[in-house]
Amino acid sequence: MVKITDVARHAGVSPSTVSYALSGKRPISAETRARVEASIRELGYRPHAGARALASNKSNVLAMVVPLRAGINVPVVMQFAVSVVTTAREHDHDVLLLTQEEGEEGLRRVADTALVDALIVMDVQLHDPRLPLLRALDRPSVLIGFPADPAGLTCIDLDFKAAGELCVEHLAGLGHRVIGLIGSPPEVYVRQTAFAQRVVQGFTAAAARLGMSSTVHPCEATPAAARTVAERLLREQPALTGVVIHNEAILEPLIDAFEHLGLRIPTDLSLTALCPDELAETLPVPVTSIAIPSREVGEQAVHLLMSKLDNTPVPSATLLRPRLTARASTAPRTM
Amino acid sequence: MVKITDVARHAGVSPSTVSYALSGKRPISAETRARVEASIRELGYRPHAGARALASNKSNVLAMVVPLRAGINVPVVMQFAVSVVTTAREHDHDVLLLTQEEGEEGLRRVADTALVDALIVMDVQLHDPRLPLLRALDRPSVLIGFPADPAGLTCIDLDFKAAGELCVEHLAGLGHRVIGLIGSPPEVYVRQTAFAQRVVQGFTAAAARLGMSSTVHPCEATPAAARTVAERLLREQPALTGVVIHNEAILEPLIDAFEHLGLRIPTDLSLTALCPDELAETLPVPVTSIAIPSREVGEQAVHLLMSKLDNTPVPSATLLRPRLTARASTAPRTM
DNA sequence: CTGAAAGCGCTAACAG
DNA sequence: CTGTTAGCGCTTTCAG
Repeated sequence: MVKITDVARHAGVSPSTVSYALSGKRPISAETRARVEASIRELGYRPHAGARALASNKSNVLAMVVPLRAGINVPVVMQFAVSVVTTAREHDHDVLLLTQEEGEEGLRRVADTALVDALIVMDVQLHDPRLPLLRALDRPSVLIGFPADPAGLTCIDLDFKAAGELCVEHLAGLGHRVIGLIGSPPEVYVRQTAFAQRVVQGFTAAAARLGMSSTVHPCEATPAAARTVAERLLREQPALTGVVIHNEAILEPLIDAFEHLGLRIPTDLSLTALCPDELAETLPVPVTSIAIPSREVGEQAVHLLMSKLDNTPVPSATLLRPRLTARASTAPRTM
Repeated sequence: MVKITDVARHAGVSPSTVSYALSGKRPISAETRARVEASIRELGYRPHAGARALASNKSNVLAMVVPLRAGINVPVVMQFAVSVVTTAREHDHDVLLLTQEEGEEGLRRVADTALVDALIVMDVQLHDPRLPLLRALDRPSVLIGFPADPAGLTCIDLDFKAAGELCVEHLAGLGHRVIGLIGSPPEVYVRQTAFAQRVVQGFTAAAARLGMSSTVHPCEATPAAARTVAERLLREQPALTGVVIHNEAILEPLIDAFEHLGLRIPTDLSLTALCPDELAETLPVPVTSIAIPSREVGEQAVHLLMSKLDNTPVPSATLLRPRLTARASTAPRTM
């Protein structure tokens, strides 16, 4: 194994000069730098990660905790993970993968052993048991999702309220005046993350602001519940021409249900959804949708972490602007 | 930060005794060990990962390269990754996540900087550009999948030949005598991994051995191609009652096509497939299938790596026995 | 702009 | 069964 002293000897300089040439932490004359770089290349020198971590007190490794719960969308998690790794590499960091299963002990372990410099935690719940630990840890962290009390934490997520608004605005722009929101199962509005409520807030606020008639219906993730809610919606709002769906598991059953009730999409009824693009594109009717920008979330999460490692202050909350992709399921009102 | 000397002082022993108490690499009297453990707990001592890696020349970290190519099944990759992390943790190792994108340079980097002790490489291609590097690296590695020339490497995968045989045997057991294999797109049989050919070999060999009439049809991954191949199969083998499908992308189109042609499944036609259980279960007709045992692959890959790190010799090729799950798409022959 | 040297915290001979 | 000690390879003062 070739080490820094080998390079130093070969280049006719001291080890510290090699180190500084590598880190750029102090000025090096052009010629010296050239000589050092040549020696590094010639000898194939690679600094030993452990030695570096020990001497500098930085491992240049980030921990990333991925969720395992049922109900999460695996491709979305994967996209996010890839984006984190790619962005981390651009900042000369590697990524250690932890499973949710390891829990708090896993986070504590990698932080306390100095295996990692910072942590990214996905799928944060409203009252996540890991929050006290993350607050207490001596290493910075970024959370994907917003807990009930984000004080003392750095969080990032899609702006779900704006997403609710954007769906309504899109429908309003097409001339729709009577709309409904089909939401997640009732229990989601109680526990879990706050995002479901925020969609409702945005939806309701925008509808009121735009003078639209609107209702909200939580819905279990079963085809039977989908049929029931579709029927109920039409009974309660016979003039309904627009629907926002925030329940990706029953998107297809809902489309079926509406068509069984004699409504053509988008001729009679316009549909917009909050769901992954992958899903929206492959439905029988491609659905106008807003997706969680997983790539952007991953990128920004890493940027936030890098700032924190630099001691640059960062906002406690980062809300990403929703982007709506218009597809075949929405059209101007015809009735 | 509390270090090993702090623990040693607190317990009234030498640092090496603490180290050995932790590693178990030399006998420690019960009382001493108890005292050391008490001190460790009391002080909340955590050994510094970098210092350990430097002194012991082992980082206790494995690299795992995940694929990004289009056409890979993301949930399967995720299951595999989780299984690797979980198993690695049981062996006191962590897992560093690398993307395919980093390529050979990424592998070389984490190996040469001693960031990782060993590597797991997924989605190995027939003529994978990373093979020479993996052979040359001073750290052990395990490949998921078989390249054209596995010499000097350690590989693991489902036994695809046995999987082909097992499908045929299952159909034979139900009384079917005339069967067909609908395979992957033609180009898959040329490039990529060798697994597609091996399924064909197993299928053909078993059919011959059992005195069955059989044909093989590669098929593009489009619904149109699915319809065409279904028609052709029936034209060429009017007595056909059993089909094996090795092309998960068109499983559903194929089922539709057969039913459009007037065949009820499984009454008129029995279907078995090689595909993820997740998919087999959610098709309109749940399909009897053999899945890649991602969990087992991950586990075994880590076990192989641990053996290699221990200098225990391991087989160069590990083929996992296929397990067939019978579902609604296969039934005894009725005609 | 460059060098010398003191650690970083731990492991593993070596010595008893 | 336990202690002493010499590094592991690098970064970073301190000195010039």
